Amino acid sequence: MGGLVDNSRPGAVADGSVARTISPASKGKAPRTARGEKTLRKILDAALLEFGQRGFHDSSIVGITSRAKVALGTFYTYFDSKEAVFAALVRDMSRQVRDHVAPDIEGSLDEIDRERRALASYLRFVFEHKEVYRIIDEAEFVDPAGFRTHYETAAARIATRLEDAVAKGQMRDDGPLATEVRAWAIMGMNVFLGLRFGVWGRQDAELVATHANAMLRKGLER
Amino acid sequence: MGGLVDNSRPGAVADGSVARTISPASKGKAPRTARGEKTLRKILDAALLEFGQRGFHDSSIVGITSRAKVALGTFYTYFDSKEAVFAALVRDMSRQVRDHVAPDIEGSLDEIDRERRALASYLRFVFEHKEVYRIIDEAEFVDPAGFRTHYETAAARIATRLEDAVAKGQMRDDGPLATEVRAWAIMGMNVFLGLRFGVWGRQDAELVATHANAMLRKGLER
DNA sequence: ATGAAAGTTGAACCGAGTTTCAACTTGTGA
DNA sequence: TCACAAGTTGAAACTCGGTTCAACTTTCAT
Repeated sequence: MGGLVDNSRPGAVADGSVARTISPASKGKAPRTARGEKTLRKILDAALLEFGQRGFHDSSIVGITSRAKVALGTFYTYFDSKEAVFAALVRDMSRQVRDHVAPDIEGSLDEIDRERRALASYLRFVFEHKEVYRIIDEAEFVDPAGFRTHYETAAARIATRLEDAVAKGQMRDDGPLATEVRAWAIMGMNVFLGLRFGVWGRQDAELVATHANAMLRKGLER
Repeated sequence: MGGLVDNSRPGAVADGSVARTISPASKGKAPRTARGEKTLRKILDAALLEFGQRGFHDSSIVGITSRAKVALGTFYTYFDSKEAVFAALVRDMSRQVRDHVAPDIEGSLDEIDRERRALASYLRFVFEHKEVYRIIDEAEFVDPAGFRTHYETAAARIATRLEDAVAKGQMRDDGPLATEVRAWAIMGMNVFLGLRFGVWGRQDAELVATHANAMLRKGLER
């Protein structure tokens, strides 16, 4: 799918003067030493595995902390709850998908071809990170706000690319509603192709993306 | 909210000889009297509301039985577990979506127009039954087999229609993989347009379906 | 009318998993 | 070196909701 979240993150300021660093941890629970930083990372990595394999409901804090090889109580040094660590993960995964796709769509032949590349890149990512797919999907129920943000920003990115295509005279312009419909349609297409050919089965990403893109470009009519 | 769940199953053969009654209840827990039938219906209707509003995790058996105005223990007369009633609901919802769309796509202008009607019908359904959308989505985690069956059969139906279109010379034929890619792409498109314009916001179903279908038919290229 | 089968009831049982907390260890700046 | 802050530990408290079950009521075929 398209790149995601264009959040030019306001936290990553060099001097760290004002900006609240958007830490993966819960509010007021950011680590203050290198040791803490390392422990937090261990917990996040473990949580990704745990949630990805067992789903939110069947996952447990014990499952996370034992994978991370830290004590149960340590978890609460960095997160307020099971939901909180899940939400942190969603933000993180959302960014990862975007960061994976972004470089792969540079230097495309034209704007529609850009969508082909985005899809192929997304399919490869999904195949290698099925857990990520699962976590973002499950966010619909565990972290609805994060879920919505993820997809709305993803759709917005696609819409921007479509507007580019119109501006360059490569795409028909049928008004703003058409653009939004197209963006969501493309996103849904990508997600489901990811499910079918990335999570459940496997097919050459280029091939699938090429077929899908041909449909997008020329339509189905003979 | 009666009526959403229709238990009048074919297969409820009087002599019960062979026919496996595809009952909404768990194995060996089908009601045997009119009273039981009625109670089961109340529980299913209540479960739809409960799960639809609160999601699987936050729903409780007590929540279901109190909505249904039956005692807690009665639930276990018809279902083995919380998961079992959810799975029953998924099967039921899956059938409802199909039954809602089917009559609406009769007598379409051509095969591609059929897809436009299917989408419009689906969008109307989602808008009126957001709970259903939610339950099917959540099935990915609660009842993975039911989830997969739902989408695989839906994709198969679309693929069949596409093959029809090819047979009638209304669509380009690019081989079986292309057909499957197209089917899943169309399905994903529909689902996400349902999320965006049915669950989260509202837009005229015909308008959205028309935009999406134009893209499908002619492609994006100018 | 009658008894067996079907259905209903809800208190109590029970396990599982989240969260707390006070003692303990490690790291660091003065 | 010392003292204080940061981080770690895991047993135990606590909560909550799924599931069981034996007594009770209703239905229905004979």
